[in-house]
Amino acid sequence: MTRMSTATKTKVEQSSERRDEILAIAARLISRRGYSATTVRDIAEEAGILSGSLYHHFASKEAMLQEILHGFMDRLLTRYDEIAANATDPRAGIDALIECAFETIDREPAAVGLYQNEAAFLSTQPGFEFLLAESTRIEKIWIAQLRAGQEAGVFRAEGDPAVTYRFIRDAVWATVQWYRPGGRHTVASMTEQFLKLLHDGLSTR
Amino acid sequence: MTRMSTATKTKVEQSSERRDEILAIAARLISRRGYSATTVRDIAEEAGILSGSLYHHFASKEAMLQEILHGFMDRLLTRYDEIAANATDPRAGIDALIECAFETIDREPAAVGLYQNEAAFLSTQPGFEFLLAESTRIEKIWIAQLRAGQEAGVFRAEGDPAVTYRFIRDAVWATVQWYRPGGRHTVASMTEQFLKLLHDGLSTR
Amino acid sequence: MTRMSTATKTKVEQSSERRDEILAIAARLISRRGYSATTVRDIAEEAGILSGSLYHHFASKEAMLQEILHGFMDRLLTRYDEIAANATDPRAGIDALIECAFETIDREPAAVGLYQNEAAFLSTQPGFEFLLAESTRIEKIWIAQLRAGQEAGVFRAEGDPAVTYRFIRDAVWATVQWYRPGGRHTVASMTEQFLKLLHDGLSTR
Amino acid sequence: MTRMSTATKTKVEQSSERRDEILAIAARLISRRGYSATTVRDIAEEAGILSGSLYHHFASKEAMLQEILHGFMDRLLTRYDEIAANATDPRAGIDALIECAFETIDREPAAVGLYQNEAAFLSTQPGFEFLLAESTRIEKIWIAQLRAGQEAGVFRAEGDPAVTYRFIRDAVWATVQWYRPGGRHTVASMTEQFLKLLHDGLSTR
DNA sequence: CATGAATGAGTATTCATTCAT
DNA sequence: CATGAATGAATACTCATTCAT
Repeated sequence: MTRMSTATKTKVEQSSERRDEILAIAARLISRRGYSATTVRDIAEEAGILSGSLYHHFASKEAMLQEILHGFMDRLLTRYDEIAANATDPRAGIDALIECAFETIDREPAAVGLYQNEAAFLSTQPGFEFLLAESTRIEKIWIAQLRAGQEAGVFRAEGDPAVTYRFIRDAVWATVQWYRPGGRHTVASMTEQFLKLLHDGLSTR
Repeated sequence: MTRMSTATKTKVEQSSERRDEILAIAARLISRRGYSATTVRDIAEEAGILSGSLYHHFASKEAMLQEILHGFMDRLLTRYDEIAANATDPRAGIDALIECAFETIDREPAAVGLYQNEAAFLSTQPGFEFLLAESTRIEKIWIAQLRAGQEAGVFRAEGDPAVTYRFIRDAVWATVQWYRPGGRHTVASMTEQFLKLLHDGLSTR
Repeated sequence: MTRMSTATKTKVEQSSERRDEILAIAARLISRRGYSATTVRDIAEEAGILSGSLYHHFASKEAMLQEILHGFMDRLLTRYDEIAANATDPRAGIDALIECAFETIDREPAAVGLYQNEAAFLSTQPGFEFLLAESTRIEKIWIAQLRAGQEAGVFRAEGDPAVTYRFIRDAVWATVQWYRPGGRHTVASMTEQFLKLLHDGLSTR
Repeated sequence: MTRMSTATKTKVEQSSERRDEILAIAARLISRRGYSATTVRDIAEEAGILSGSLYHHFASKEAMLQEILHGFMDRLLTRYDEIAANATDPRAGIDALIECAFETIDREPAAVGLYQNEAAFLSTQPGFEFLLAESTRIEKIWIAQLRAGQEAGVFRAEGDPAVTYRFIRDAVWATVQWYRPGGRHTVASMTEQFLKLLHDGLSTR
């Protein structure tokens, strides 16, 4: 992973429609083939320009990746914060977080898929420290709801909330790999089936 | 270092200890950085030889990847087949499949991690058709157990077994990203906590 | 430096001056050392750029070779067709074909030399089928003249025209190995001496 | 072209059946694909051994090439010397040289083909000075016969014998590319047709 | 804003050769 | 004599990036 040149860093801020279009293309391609396997030429081609012209919009390939991920996590955290602030009880809170995740998968599958494939490695790389910071904040929001539910007696007391959180998180986010908007499943049906399984369990009593 | 099971030892490429060592190194590196981002030089260096010398053992970088994945899936399918054949009832069957998955994560985390990151894209690539074929066979084994449980009345009837399978599969396999053998959690504790959550659900009644 | 005839300028790859320059350099080097022994670095160095920069102009080393050979054969066939169409009698036709060959050797010795050394093997390789196709068309043009001459009684009837053609062809083209423009011999003197030997024979009567 | 190691040069002399077999294989492959394009592994494979084992017989790939070419030219020169010594008159001398060439093509087509493709470039390379030396001796033998024929009045006086020699030489040797022993043509028929064309010419009078 | 030519560092792969066994 | 593992230098090719136009 190459280091960013500081000289061109001021570009990052000037948002425009063209930039967003290109970022969406980049996210889509990277989510499919992976960051290393996606070339700057692939992205440019899809955008209908030459690869060199991309550098008029972005300082580097890595800068595009950062912008995609930062935007994605910021939006997600904003929604999660809102949910946590408005949650009337832990059960409703958890359900809302889960529904929000499914909605996010539906709304921006490319960013979700990209995050899933690349985040683990990237969070150890310079320039991507924000990934760890923001995912830790997210984890705290979830665990707070889980712990509150345990204390309120609505969630079982036995499980380690951190582990429970990860089971939930991974089961939900991973659906981006097979859930296709407009297909057999909808956000509502996915959410419903997941919540039923999560809360009531697989087994009858 | 993983050794190949005798079941798959009949491959065209006769396995030697050196080959297995190199494959284990390759699997470890690729599972961390991704296939494209892992260079044959990285692998060779870790094996203590020059990159060109790898080609004495393997035809190509891609051939290494195929061998790792094929070996992994073959071993897994063998175990799953055995479990399905010996399962006394659906509940025991599902539990054994889950335990087997956690054991596999414990035994060969590199192959599991690699599979998770790369399989989705690779299965569309020529030379990796076996990925789809074998994962379909695996899916069938799981769904058969789930459906049998529904019919026997021990599993809730509402959920689509295919969807339930995917929730379970992703939650379990994804633990390879954070489960560390020798750490706080063990195969037994992970299995136990997951089974409890899965069967009884998160909520109290 | 050879320039492409307008007849072949309608290729997919739009020719630019830079491309033509590089192709001429490549043809020269390959004609001397052979295709395998000529590296893309050799070609790039001679062109004053780095080897990687060649790929801005050409898809591969092989693509350069194809373009050189295709261009050469197209130009040659065009001239031969014209000669055959305008030939007043077989003797004049054969003489014009021979003169044309010597002129071609004089005008583009690199392409001729390259063709001579590589065509035999290349014509069996995928992507070079046009070599066989075009050389067959050329052979037909020559043999038609030879046969017409035999029938008209101006050429001896004994010889197999196909064999005679090959004797002529090889004697003429091979001169590219030792004929040097600007040296002792000229196109005119070479043509003259060859025609005399061919038509009247070596022996006095 | 790498330089030969003097340390292993003593090997060159110990001839054996196995060596000759391998040299024949090498000559065949190199005559088809060219020296650079023929790998030492290709040769070894065809000989049924591993590439490293070749170095038990030969000091290097280049040493094999030298031995093939040296042997070929030595044999040819020996025959030519004999012919020149026994020639009763120039016409018989030239005819015998030509017949000898066709016989050589028939007997060792691989060496002839190899020589034709590689000699021009190789003769400028260190270690292959003998090519120029021997081919010059050969040229002298031919030219002597041609000049003697001119002086005796049996060959036309107009042509430059050096040029005539080259026309003959190239037409004859090049037949190795298309003459197939056991096919339509024989050494005798090729010789006959060539001699008729050469001496009497193509045109009737 | 975009092009097109170029860079320079890197990538996978090849190959002649060596050498301990 | 032959193997098999390794070397080291070279090979074709890729790719993020730069920059004059």
